[in-house]
Amino acid sequence: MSDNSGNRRVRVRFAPSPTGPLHIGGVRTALYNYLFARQHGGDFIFRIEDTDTNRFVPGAEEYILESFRWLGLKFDEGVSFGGSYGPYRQSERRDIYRKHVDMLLDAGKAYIAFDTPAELEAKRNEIPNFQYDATTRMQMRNSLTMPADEVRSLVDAGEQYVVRFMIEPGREVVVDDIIRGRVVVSSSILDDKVLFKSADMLPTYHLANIVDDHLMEVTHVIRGEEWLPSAPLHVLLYEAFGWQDTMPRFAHLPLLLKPEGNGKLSKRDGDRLGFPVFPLEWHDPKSGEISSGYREKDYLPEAVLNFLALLGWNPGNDQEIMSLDELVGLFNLEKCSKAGARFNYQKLVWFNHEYILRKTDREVAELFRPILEEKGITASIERIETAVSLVKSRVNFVHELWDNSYYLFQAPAEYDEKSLKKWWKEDAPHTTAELCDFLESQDDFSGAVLEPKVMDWIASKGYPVGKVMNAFRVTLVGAAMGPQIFAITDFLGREETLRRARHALSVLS
RNA sequence: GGCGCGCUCGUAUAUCGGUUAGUACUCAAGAUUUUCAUUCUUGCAAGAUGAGUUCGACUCUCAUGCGCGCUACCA
Repeated sequence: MSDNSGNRRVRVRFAPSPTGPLHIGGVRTALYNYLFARQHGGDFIFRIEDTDTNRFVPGAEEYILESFRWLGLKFDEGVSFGGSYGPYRQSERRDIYRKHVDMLLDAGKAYIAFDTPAELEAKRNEIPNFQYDATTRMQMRNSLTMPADEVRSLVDAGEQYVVRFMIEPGREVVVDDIIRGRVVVSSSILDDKVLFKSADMLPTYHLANIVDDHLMEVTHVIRGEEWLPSAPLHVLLYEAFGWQDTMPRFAHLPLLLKPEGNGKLSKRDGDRLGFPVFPLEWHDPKSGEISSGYREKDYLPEAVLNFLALLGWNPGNDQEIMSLDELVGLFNLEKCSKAGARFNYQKLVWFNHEYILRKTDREVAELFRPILEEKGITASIERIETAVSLVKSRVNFVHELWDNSYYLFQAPAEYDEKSLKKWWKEDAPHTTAELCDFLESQDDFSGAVLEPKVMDWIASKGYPVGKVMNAFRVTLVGAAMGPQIFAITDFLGREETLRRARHALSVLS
């Protein structure tokens, strides 16, 4: 009874407006829809809601598509994917909307209104809290107050008008939300929403949304909380069309909030605190402004997805690292939280670190290779793999591998002053020179072989291990950093190790 | 202003009437280490407030406060 779609194939949609780059909150909404669809073996539809011609931004649609390709979220049907419920772009569905608007008009559930924006503006100034509804509609210029033939002649003459939904006051409208439970609103506080504009012969969101969801047999509407206030209107629309039996179930997701301070997450927060709020870098075609994206900032898509999944939902236990497939299995709309979630990007950085650790050295090496090439370094994938294995636990991002391993690929051009001050003093040059002579006598530089030999040698000399080794490290690395020293000599090999040590000796002595 | 939604450590959250209120991130301290990091251990830190229901409330109800959202011929 509460789930009137129980027998139908689950179908959900993500339906953005192509008004700019996809916001990270939109990504989360899409993710939840995706998880829900996959879990129920249903369909995930991509619809474009471009009914506002004024806000249309060229390139936005392709940007959104590319974002999902990067994230690995696949649609089953929709714009660019095909399907038998198309077209999936609302601007291509004019006839469908016109037909449905007429249905409401004929049934007396909607009416034509000629009030101009200027007239409405004047009305709002004149009457505080003016609302176009049952209490005011009879004072306005519409088909309710004007003779039918006058309405017809005005329309025929090309006079601009809108079609408004006639809300019957005094009703308790119930929205049965999966996350929030029963939300009841009085229809008296709703206004006669504009459903259709003659100016561009396009519907507004509300009408297009209901008609499309119905025609596309959408079973669950999973969307942001900002839509909750208009959900009663949508319920009323389903009723007006006589579609209440197949009305989708609603689930209104909590909003994504700023990391600090009040309000919902905005692009500004990202700029201010240094993290992107868009999946991909966005070049605004109008202003030329460039906004950073997660992909370009070197975040792994699986880390972004995992982090987003946990913003407003959790599996009910302490598990945090979950693959997309695991999420599909565990996800549950009923377990979504109701309160807005602050966007804690520090945790996202941690997720990125964890995902790098969980990838094989080979996989990370493949990601690191282009960065090395950019630095003018060519090395075999096996070499890179080894380097990665040595330092990957230190980084949060793939690009940080460079700062932590450049010395493996090129001899130090300079020596860190602090490290020098601490380790290159007194007899450091002397012991290092001696160590070089000893190494000269060694053929096998594999770490496992060389280490005990060097340690024995140091012991036989009676030198303090730390002093000798750290001075040696500085000659190889250029600073007091990096992994275990014999892992480094192993990587560098006999020749390169000795060359670096000798060079440092000549430069620093 | 109206309507709606929300409120557990700084953050994300667990708890579905009975717990020393758990976990993770962040931060701090200690241990480990021939460097830097990693790692490990420990620590800091929470039920907005006030009533009510109940043997018992973080959990249910109401009020207050605060926050957020919506209130367009935008979505």
